[in-house]
Amino acid sequence: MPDSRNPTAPSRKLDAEKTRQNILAVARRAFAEHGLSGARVDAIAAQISTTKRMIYYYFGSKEGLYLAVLEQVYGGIRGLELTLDLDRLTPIEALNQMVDFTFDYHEENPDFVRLVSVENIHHGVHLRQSETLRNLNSSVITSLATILARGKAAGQFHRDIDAVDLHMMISALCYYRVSNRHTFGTLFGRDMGAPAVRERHKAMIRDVIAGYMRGA
Amino acid sequence: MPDSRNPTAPSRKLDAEKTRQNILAVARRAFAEHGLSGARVDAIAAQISTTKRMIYYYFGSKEGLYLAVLEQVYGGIRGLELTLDLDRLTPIEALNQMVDFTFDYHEENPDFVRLVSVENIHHGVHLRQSETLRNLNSSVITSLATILARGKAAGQFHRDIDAVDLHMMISALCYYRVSNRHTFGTLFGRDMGAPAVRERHKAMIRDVIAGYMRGA
Amino acid sequence: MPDSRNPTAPSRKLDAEKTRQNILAVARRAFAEHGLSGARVDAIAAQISTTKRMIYYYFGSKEGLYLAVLEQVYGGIRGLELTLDLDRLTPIEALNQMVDFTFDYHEENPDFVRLVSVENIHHGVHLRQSETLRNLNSSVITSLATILARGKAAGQFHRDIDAVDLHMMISALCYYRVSNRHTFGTLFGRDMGAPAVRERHKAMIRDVIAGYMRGA
Amino acid sequence: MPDSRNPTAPSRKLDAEKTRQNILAVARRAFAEHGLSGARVDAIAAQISTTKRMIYYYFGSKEGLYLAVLEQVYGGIRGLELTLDLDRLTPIEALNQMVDFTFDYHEENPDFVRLVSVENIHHGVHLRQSETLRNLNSSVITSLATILARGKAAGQFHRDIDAVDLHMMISALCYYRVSNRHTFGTLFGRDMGAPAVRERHKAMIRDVIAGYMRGA
DNA sequence: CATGAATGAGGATTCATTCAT
DNA sequence: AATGAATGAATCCTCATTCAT
Repeated sequence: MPDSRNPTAPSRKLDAEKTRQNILAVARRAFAEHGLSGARVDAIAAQISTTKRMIYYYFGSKEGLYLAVLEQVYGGIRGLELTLDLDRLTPIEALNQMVDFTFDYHEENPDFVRLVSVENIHHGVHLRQSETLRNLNSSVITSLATILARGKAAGQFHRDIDAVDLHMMISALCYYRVSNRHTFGTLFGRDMGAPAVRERHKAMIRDVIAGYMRGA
Repeated sequence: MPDSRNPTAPSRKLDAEKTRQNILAVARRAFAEHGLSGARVDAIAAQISTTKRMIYYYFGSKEGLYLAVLEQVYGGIRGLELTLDLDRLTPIEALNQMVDFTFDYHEENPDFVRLVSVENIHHGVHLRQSETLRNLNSSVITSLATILARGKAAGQFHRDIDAVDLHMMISALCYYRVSNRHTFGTLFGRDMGAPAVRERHKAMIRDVIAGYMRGA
Repeated sequence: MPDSRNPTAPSRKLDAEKTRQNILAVARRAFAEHGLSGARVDAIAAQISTTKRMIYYYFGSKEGLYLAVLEQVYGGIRGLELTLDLDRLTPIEALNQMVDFTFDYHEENPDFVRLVSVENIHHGVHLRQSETLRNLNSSVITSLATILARGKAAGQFHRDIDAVDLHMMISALCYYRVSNRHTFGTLFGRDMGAPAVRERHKAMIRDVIAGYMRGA
Repeated sequence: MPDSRNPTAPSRKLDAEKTRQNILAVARRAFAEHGLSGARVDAIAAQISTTKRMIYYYFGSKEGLYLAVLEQVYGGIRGLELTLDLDRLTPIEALNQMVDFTFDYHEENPDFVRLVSVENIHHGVHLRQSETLRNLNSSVITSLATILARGKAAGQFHRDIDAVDLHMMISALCYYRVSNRHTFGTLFGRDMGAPAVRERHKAMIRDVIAGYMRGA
């Protein structure tokens, strides 16, 4: 007996996934823009094609939705990190590449930066809550560790620095420009988004890091 | 709204100012902890000696209170910056001192860091709104410019770097460790608050900056 | 906000409309009784079967509710005006009928009168705000214009008066007795609600208007 | 022993009265503009030279202030009515004069009209509350009664109408144009304040009333 | 007479969420 | 799997008024 009631059964699943992704995309913007408390479920609902009820259907709660957004954005950068192919480069080149990648990623994904800031305002409780995120051991550290080892072996790097500490410094320099763009920009009258500034900063950070590793 | 035209009326005045400061201190904690949207006026009121009504009497609105907090914390760091006496030190020593000061200030004032993050989530609109804050041209830049000039003249610094850019790098390195303590700490299993880590980072940042200025 | 696109969903719909009407009826009384500022949303809520939240669900704000009330009461009188069948009467009879209708309507709907007074205290801003109300070109004017033309043609009316001006006079005489009942009644010791007074006034107004049209 | 502490003692009283009048004038505007519930004590205070406390000092409460305003405005029209000298005119002329005076007073004192509307929204409770106002037996009635008697005796008036009823009609016609200016003006696209309209209405009302008294 | 500081009580409104179908 | 209607519980804010001097 053919199920004539539901001729679109196969596409159902696809639609469902599409709906989920649609909600997620809108929510990402909303949480990045207004924070967890500042974002409004109603406002998110108003921007999606289906109804508000779907948010609860798919994500259970506002917090559940926020968590899903967090998992998505952290997954995004991790995915990209995996595509880096640094082994064919010299240690210095690889390090510079790493800096460039980090710099560009932050520059191009201010919403990621904002969401990370939001999560830190919340003491990182959601990140800790999510098994997915807790297990997301960023490949960046192993990549950097490899670069460090190769550079040390080649006599090009003279610092005894931990890969995590190095990553922290690179991140800090790339993150701050974006995260604190508004306050820093206003206080010191500098347009952090201007192309000239961006390129100068990129080169500067590259030099700071490379210089440090070479030095001492 | 209270009006401070009358310089006499002694004890009253002091109580009023005390009340104001009391509210401000509680609010600073609340906004640092929960952000602007997340903080609850009622919760702030519950922690102060007078009633909630006073918040509106003194600050007009939740946003007005937040703005006053922002002015207070930015005023705080600026006040301290002015006490630095760097002219008697060599350029390198002065630079190190500057880094140490910045590092310590961020380390000891996580609420300042959190509030700045909050304000950036809000695109810095309140900072721009406040004339006091817009005019707060941090003395840090002139101090750094002086150090840079002296170092250059003495042949100790070989970089053509802008004082603002240098300040950005120092700030970035000192800020990130505190602002992103929770996500970074969780993701990379590192306790950013541990004394050993703190000291290592402090030395590291000092070296990164000094090395960069010396280098090239 | 509720949306009435779905014509099916029977019982729900009726309940929703019933709730809406219930709120509207209670609000009409409240606004007529206390004015826009004087009416209390809480007090209105206390008198309806559902909760206060519904007021905001259906009407958005206190002002939105007031506007809905205004539209309802103006719609009410307009609906009745349309039921008048004056063409079969002589011009004089039609004019008298018009006066009687206006008189009775004001007498029987003091809340309408009060709401119009309230709206005038607010400079008519809400009336102007509502497209529905702005487009409510009362049929009364065309009716009166027809009567005037017929009376003129029949040689029974000798005044060159504008239908709008005539309507204003009729309205003024019928409105004032109700709107200013309290001050006028108190100052001149007259019970404007007494049946004898009412009938005397009705006849008097009829005569004033008819006499004027005939006269000159 | 001369009281050197208070050299301005005599002017004190004058200042006090000036302050009272100042408050009263501001309050009249406020209550006329926003009604009793809509007017804000703070807003009134902000417009007067002395402090808000003075309002309570002189008038006891917001309601007390409103009552004082009411007494003042009703006293104003009463005072003017007394200056009318109608006995030297013919009955018809006197009646026309009465209409003209009433018309002009309403036209020139829209705040009086608004305050009377406000008081009626409040069911005239304050007017009844005030002994001053209860005893304010408007001389208008006796004036009209005299005119009616003279006109009747002279065979010029043929109506058996009560002076109070006649006053009501004159008032209604003059009041409504001002009180309902906004709603009527908007609904029928008529600018009630335009000089041409005003003059036409004035003549019209004169004719309506005179015609009625003559007629039958 | 005069005043700046203070306030209890209540006001409108918004929020994330769930219910009935 | 999906939805439009409904809501309890806060949330920010304002009001007329009084206190201490």
